[in-house]
Amino acid sequence: MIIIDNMDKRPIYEQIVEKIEHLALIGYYKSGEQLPSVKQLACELSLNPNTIQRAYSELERRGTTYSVKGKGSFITTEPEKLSKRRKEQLFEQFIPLVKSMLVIGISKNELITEITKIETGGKAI
Amino acid sequence: MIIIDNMDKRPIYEQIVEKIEHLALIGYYKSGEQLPSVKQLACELSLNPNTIQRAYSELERRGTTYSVKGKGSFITTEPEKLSKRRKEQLFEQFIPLVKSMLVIGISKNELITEITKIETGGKAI
Amino acid sequence: MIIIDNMDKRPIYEQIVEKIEHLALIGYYKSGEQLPSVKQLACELSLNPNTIQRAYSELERRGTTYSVKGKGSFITTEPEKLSKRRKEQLFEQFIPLVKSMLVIGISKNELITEITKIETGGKAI
Amino acid sequence: MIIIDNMDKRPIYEQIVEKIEHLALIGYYKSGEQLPSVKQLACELSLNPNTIQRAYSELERRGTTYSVKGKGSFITTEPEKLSKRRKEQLFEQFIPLVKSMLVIGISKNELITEITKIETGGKAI
DNA sequence: GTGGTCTAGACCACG
DNA sequence: GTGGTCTAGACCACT
Repeated sequence: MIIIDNMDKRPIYEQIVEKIEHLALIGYYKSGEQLPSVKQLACELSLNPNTIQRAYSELERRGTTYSVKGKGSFITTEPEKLSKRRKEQLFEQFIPLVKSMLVIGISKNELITEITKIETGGKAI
Repeated sequence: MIIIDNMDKRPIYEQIVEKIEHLALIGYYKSGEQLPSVKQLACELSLNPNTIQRAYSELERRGTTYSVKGKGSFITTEPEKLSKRRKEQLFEQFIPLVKSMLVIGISKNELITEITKIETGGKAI
Repeated sequence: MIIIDNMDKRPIYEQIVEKIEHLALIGYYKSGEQLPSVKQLACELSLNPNTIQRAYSELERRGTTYSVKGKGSFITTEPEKLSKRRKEQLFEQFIPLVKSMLVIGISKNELITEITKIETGGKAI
Repeated sequence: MIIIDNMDKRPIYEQIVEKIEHLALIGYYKSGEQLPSVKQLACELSLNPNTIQRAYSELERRGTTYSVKGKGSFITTEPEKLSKRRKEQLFEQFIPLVKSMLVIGISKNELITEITKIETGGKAI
């Protein structure tokens, strides 16, 4: 389920973090579910375990997962935190973006019209 | 008019590119106007001329400016291209962002309400 | 009575040691009382017997319990040692902590006020 | 100024983080001051640059420092944040510690007496 | 077996 | 020169 895009200029570990957060958010990983082990995922993706480890550390730091030494890494059991944080993140992007659009002369009406036309079919971020 | 933010994680040359494009878009730099010389701007901003040179090269590559050997760099004389490209760029960010927001359960009405509240005072991108 | 917190970053055996010491201190386990067997506790907590064994060994090493071959582990019959040692431990933490707080400008009055407000309801250590 | 204690069971990078935060807090490092480079400090402490890098990343994540690629790492220019966070950290330790002491029968008066006796001369944390 | 830390050495983008 | 990422391989504590 996790695919690394070498064309993507972001670091690999960051791609992994985002992908796993996304999988947790859409319910592919259930609350409390165990993630693949560092070594296993490193093997699957042909990456160094350190790279996976870094991604997992970041996920834990963000509260997306928690890890237990000797047992493994698990999706947090407080999933409402995940979606709340995600929502804030998106608004943090949304508001300055809209401001930029207004500044260069795109009207609020034009934006609202655009929104009403959007269907959730295509590519999201 | 150009202020470098050291806290900004983006490279300095990229900040300069964006700032100059912005200044061109809002009409601070007129079509055909000459930019400050590499040396002068480097001096003003206390930066290495290499950094400015890189920004200017990038601006030329993007078509925002053109350079004349021995004379300097000038804002393009086809400014409508600038705003058209910028507008496209912003919509390319806007649409997938809105899709993401809809996917995680933010309603279109909530977005529209948010837009109507936005004033162009604060930080844009 | 013993609950393992997987979110707690400390090793499980250490959590068990601390919990049993606490239970002995507050009198839940009486002096000389037998602890549950390794197997039984491992079963109750769904843990590996090795983990329990390690906790019991540590408790014996600390003098909190003593073990009799073939019979089991028992709370020490010199309980006054327990509370004395615990008290010393806590003061060893308390005094440098207070010093740190004073150093960064928290006043003694502020600390005393804080103490008078504390109820023993919430989370202790 | 930074000394690694190999007896300390905490990871090296964490010792470095704490030491630098402390040095920033007591004013040894001024606001905006540049830290030694990753490689230089690694050399001075006879450690691998990765270990220092990890410490520096953590410091930046905590807001104690900010880093500029190609330039170096610098103490944050908003130092009031540092002491505010430090104060919170200390109270987070203080309150459960006091609760533990009350639980095992140490009285509030005894604690208050102890506090009034404390001078900031000795070892803090 | 698990996660976590560390070393050694490499490459990159940036200034 | 700087910080940042990545690989390779090692050791440790814990389960």
